Amino acid sequence: MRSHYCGRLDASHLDVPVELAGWVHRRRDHGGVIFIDLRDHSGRVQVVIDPDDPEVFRLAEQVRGEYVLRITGHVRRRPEGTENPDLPTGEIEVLCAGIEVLNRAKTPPFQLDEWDVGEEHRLRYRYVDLRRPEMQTRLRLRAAIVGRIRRFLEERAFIDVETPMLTRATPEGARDYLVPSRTHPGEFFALPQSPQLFKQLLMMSGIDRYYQVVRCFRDEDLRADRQPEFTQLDLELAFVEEEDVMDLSEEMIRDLFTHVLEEPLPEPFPRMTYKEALYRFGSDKPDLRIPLELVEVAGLMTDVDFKVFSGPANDPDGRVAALCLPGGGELTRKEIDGYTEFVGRYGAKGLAYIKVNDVNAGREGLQSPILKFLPDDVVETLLEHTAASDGDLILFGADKARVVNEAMGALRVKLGHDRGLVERGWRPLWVVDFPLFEYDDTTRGWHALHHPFTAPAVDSPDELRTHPKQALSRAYDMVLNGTELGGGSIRIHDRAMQEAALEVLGIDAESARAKFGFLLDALEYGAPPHGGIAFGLDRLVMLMTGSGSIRDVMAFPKTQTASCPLTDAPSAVGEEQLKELHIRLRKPPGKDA
RNA sequence: GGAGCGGUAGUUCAGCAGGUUAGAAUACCGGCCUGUCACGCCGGGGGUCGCGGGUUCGAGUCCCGUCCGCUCCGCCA
Repeated sequence: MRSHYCGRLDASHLDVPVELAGWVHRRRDHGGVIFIDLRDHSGRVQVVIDPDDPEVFRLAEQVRGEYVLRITGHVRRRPEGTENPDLPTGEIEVLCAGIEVLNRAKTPPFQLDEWDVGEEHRLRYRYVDLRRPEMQTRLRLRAAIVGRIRRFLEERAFIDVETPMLTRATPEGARDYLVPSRTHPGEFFALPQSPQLFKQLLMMSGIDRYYQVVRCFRDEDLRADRQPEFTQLDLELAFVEEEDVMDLSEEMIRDLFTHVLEEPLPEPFPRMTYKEALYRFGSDKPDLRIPLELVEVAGLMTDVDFKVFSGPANDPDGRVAALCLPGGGELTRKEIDGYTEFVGRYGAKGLAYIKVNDVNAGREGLQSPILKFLPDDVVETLLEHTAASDGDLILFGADKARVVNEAMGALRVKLGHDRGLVERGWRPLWVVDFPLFEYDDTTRGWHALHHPFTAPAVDSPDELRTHPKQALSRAYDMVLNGTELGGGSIRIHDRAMQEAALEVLGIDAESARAKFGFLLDALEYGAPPHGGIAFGLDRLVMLMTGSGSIRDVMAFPKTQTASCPLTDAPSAVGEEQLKELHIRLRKPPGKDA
């Protein structure tokens, strides 16, 4: 009989002859008996070598490290008193009748059941690391997720269309990975940052429901949730509006959680405007599991004799926000200093606070270095608005609204985790009504919050040109537990509007034609209204597997400097290869090249 | 580009205040044990203390530089 997967063996297989193939997890000798824990992709089972079978016994004695074996034998119940209830196969064992050594193996570079192995080491021997059950589970869940998504979409008439990996460089947005071309001296392809323009062209091609599970590339610095190449689930639909895309995406994600994790998600997902999200949570991807909210107190501070507060309170671009931390009164001075340093990373110049000892005792019940600046009525209203009670700590951020939002928003999340306030469960939401453009002080120009092809919620190109600041976009982000899972929009399908959008972004007609001429042309040949969304598949899998890092849900990820310890990529290339590509290096490569 | 933490045995780590021969656990190798499963007991091998320079009679330890890894800021339309 053909092999059973170890983990699926159980007492129902008693006396069944089996053939197993897998790795030796551990060999133990005890007395005359040899035990081999054999592991394959679905579990472990203990194989017993009977000393009365000298030929098999001799083979078993030679087994070392992670040998790869094929074992024949039959399943039997363990002798009384030797069961191991901690193992799924603890009731049974396989009595070995034959061992075939499929391959010898060195001692593994690290113990597979040891958790805290250095990550670089794991990546260097990734093929060994991936044998660990935790990694197996993640990769398998990832595959199940993709499978479920494909099925969901295909049942709804979506078709999978591949788009080029070698495409045009786009100077906007992230840095491109460039690919030189042998046949075009001095010219470069770029790897796609996203298939955005191609999928829009497909809408004009009569592919009215497109999807793709597609690799995207961005040459930017890495984070725990960011890799230079990552996978997007990309969707686009023709003849749709916001509701259509949002309803469908929502249903898809719900379907996924229901069938893969057996966890229900709310129906429908709550929606929140960008403005409200920033106002209440200081973030456009609020983690709703954390029961803390920012409270706007600028109105109270306009006349206080404390410039740190009154300045921003009177600045139209300023913000003064309070965050009441229940039970935060017990924080030590050192801890508060730690949080002050934390908000400093986001540009906040300080972190004012008030300890609320006795909320009914007025000023006497409070403790704070800034108390002396605040008149009684302000203090009273403040306590009211923050709903502070005894033992709480009220923290303040006062600066430009952008700084306050970033600092206090991040602080809210950090406090939520540090203080164990994060509620269990899944809290998805849609964030909508984003501004179309954002003013960039350094470049002194507008840039697209989403991307330049997002439809504005305005009626005419002229309106867009004259009031770029007011324009909202027809974009929507799906947020889950503080992570942006996906974002999309209704796109511009009118050439004049597209030109106006590019114009606001400072791309004049000539360069618009040079960079996006093909899109502008296409818009003139019957572009239907269309829109879509793209999900970060890796982040989705990260959340669903509870992984702390995107690297844990990718088989072969890169390190923080975007290199691969396994293959040692990237690497220098020979002079011949460079010459063919018409490339001369500015500096000669170092001696390790 | 910037900030923080780390780099010592195959692995995970300890290492005082600068002072003989750098330790532990685990893994590995040998022996013992007739039911182990974090087995147990006895024994053994194993180190470029990331790299380079400096201070010092003497550096794993202090200083400077550098490389690598991780977290974060900037960046990620």
